Amino acid sequence: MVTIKEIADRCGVSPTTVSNVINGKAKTSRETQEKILAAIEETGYKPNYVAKGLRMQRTRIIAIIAEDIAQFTSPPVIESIMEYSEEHDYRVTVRNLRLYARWGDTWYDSEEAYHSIVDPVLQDVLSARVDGVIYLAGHARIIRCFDEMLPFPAVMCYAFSDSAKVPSVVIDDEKSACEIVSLLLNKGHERIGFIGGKQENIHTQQRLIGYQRALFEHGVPFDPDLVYYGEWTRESGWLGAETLSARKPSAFFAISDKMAGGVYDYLNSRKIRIGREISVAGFDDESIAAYFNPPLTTTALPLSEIGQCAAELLIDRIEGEQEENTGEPDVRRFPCHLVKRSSIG
Amino acid sequence: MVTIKEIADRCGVSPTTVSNVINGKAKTSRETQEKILAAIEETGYKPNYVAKGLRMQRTRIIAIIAEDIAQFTSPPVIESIMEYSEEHDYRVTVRNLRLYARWGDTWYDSEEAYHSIVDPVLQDVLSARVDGVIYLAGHARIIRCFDEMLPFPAVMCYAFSDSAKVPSVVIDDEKSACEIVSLLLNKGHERIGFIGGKQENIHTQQRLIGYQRALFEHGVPFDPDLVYYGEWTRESGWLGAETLSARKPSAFFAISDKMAGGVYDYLNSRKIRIGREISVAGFDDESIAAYFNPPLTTTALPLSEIGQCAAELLIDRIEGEQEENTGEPDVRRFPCHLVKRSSIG
DNA sequence: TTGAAAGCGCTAACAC
DNA sequence: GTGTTAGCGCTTTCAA
Repeated sequence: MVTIKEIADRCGVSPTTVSNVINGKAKTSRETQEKILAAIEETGYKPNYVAKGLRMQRTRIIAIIAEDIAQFTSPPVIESIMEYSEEHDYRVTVRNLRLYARWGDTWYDSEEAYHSIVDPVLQDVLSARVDGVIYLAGHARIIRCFDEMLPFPAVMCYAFSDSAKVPSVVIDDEKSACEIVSLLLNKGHERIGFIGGKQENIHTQQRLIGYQRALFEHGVPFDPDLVYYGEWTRESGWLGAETLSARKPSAFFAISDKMAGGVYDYLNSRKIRIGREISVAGFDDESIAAYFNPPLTTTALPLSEIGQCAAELLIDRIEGEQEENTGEPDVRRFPCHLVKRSSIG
Repeated sequence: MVTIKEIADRCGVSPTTVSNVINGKAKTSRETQEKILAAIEETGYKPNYVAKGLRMQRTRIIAIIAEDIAQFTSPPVIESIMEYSEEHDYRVTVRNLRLYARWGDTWYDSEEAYHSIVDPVLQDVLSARVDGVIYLAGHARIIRCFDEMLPFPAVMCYAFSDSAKVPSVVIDDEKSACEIVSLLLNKGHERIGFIGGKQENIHTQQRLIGYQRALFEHGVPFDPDLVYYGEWTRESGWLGAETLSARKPSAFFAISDKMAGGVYDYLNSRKIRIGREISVAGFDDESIAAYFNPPLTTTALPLSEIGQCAAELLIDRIEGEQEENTGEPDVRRFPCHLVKRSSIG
């Protein structure tokens, strides 16, 4: 590949001058400038980012460490991080931990197993001398994976960091749940079955609080027997609907669209007409939701907002437009967007 | 960050020796070895890939240039490329052209607009001195985007390259369509409506050939009036079903699950019971398919096989285990996997 | 078994 | 305006 030196020789100038015109640094006479540009064009010279990176001690590369890019939430966040980064002339490298593919939903039990996967990847991005890292979690929780003296800025995406130095960008579960439950309440539903994930899951907890707040704001008493804790699956949605049916709800709020799918399955098996005899609301606005019959009312995760915000926070920090944060961790919450379809009557 | 030189000083040896023990090159006495390893441990030394890349003229980075990572086909392919690459100690960097986000389905009309997006990205991966590139297309067609004298190996994924130097890895549309149509025929369906994309689309053409071959093999005459060309959308599926209904088909083969969704919409609106009065088959096995009511029989895209094959071909070429190909372009085809659900009766 | 020296391609400091 | 020099952190001769 052709180098700056060859261009210099070809034009009878020094490498410095070539470097200067490429980067628009020092002023150069019009004619040398044109000569150099012409030579670059002719030879097909491409600057070598590797050499540049070594010299400048700055690669303009951002690493995304994703817990699992196969999670439906990951690609939109990644896409939006890339978009923002490219606009600001950063490149993105992605590492995939494949945590769910490896261990399903149970892996976060073992700190040791977790670190056996994360740590080498962290070493690796350290070695790649990236300018910053965005950790993209698969679901909300407190994650401690960054060394206290990380040599570059980091941002936690879709989960909470344990350090004041690392800001977190998450969805506003409580507000979003409150909003969709309010929709149900406004339609006259007072007995709303809540179908959640595991009780210790942060999304479940926050959405339940949102649910309770909506009830409270509408003056409807909270009935704990209308709450079902299960798994994050379609099957669990069925079980939840079946279990709560004893309590005669007029609507279900399943906190994921997949679980709502299970609610549909149960209701269909009982020939109960959804959107007429009973209402159902989901959460996530996965692609499946629009294809349910009837289409599912749900709330869309603010995935691109999260990605954009994370990229922005990171690049601000990289470029030093950020004073050191010593107080509380910085947490940015983004609300979901209600998507009204016909599953609520 | 600590460097090899610091380790060397600390241990009273030369940088060469440190480099040797790190990379297991020349033999080193047991004690210097241990001393060095200890120093590395203590100081938290991380090799600098940037410097290494400059010196070795080899970055061990693979670039994926994706036409749109928001296409549902992209993430699984990327995931599998990453998995294979990491196993072979390559890192991957992803560029996203966002072609669909920018221009919907119409962008491939304009070579000029297309190149205004691809070319800078290609320049960029050239500058990054990656060891190889995988181009990940959004849909099958012949793509000419690589310069004839690309300085590194390349592989075309999910589309066809125009060069004998660049192998292509694609799905076997014909075989997969033939298989699913045969399933329909074996269930006794002889009048099968074919709902395709645009007539000039390669997937449409190949799947239609597969459809025709299945008919032929079952001795059923081909009726061109049972073929509908439309768009790659849910709405188009509805239109196709409506149009073809005049010809009294007993089954529909929609060549995407989204279009099958539109077929469902039409049939539901007419109160025609799917899986009983009429059968429907899709294509892709998107996540939506399992949530249709009744669940959709379809065929799963071999996305991880494609990714793995592409990565393998690329790394083989990078490591020079590949003689120069001068004859026909190398095309690898992977068949889909039938997923039987209850939409066929 | 170990070390000295050179150089990958670039930019920054400084001199002219 | 332009050139000289040094050096980013590493590996690779080649010599000891």
